[in-house]
Amino acid sequence: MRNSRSDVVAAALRVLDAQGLEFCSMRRVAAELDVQPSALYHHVADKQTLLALMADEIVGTVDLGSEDPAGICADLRRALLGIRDGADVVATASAFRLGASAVEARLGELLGEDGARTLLLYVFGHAQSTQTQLQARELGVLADGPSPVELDASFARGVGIILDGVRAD
Amino acid sequence: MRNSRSDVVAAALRVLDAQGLEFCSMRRVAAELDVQPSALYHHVADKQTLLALMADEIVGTVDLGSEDPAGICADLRRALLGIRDGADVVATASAFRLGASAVEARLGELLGEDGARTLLLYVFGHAQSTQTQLQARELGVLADGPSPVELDASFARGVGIILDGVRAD
DNA sequence: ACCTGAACACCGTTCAAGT
DNA sequence: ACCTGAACACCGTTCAAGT
Repeated sequence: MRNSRSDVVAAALRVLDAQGLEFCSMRRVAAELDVQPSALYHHVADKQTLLALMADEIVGTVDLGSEDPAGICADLRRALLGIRDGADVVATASAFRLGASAVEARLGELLGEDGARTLLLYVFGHAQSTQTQLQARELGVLADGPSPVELDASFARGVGIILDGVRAD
Repeated sequence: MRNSRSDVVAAALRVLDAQGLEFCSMRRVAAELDVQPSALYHHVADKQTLLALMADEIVGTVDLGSEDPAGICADLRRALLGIRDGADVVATASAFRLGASAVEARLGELLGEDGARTLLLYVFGHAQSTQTQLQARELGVLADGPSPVELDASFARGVGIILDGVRAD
């Protein structure tokens, strides 16, 4: 046995973190494993499937034991920001498997379906925008804009607004 | 004068609506204009710039005169859903030019910055997810899931939750 | 100013064939 | 079961040259 499916996913996550989603091609993942591109298709149906598996891996670290929705959101955000372009990968992949995630189910128990959905969409959107901005800053494309600390605070305020709204229902 | 910049943007929007974002390549936009791919670069710096111009066109139809945030959100959603993959195009493009949009400014006047940002991220996220689901259903990939009417209602409830939260602040 | 033609360095995916 | 090698049908972008 040479490479397994999880070897492929792990390699893809390394390429993602090192090069970004734009350059996370099947060909580069194959190169990371010292293998021909066509070899990947023995482990994975197509690129979309691979991205979904990567998303599962990224979100899998979120602690669902907590009773505190704000805490779960913060942890989800940590997971999304923990790898380059992680928010993009997860947001795109989870748009397909609507409501299939354990995080959504857990938030649904705590807040109801509408609240959970609203909150999740906000967390993805904010994380995506945060990641884009931090990247633009690193590249020197963007000089101004909110600092990381301000982005953390703005995230927390947004979550607070939504949770207040859920309770006002 | 043969083609202008707005001819290029208009052609790109036609290709987008007919084929979707995945197939909205520079080469296909060029073909739509009966022109070589390289000719586009006389009008537009690169594909990203073209996508931003398309996003401006899509959002440009939103009525900002209203005093009602929920109405503006509904109108923005209408604009995003009015063209194939419109939500994706606008969400991606507007992540770059953070806060640069007139819609965000208008919502900011009515609700404050945090509320505006929270609401906008939700509208983009919900529209993106709606568009993905409706497309999957059309392709027969997805049989179950919420109907268009239920999606409209879920959108309105989410907006309501956020507006309640803003007021509870 | 606007466009052509040709080229460069890439993609995702398939498929027969090897071990 | 896992991989190679070669191919197919694409990409975005650049650049000299034409009108």
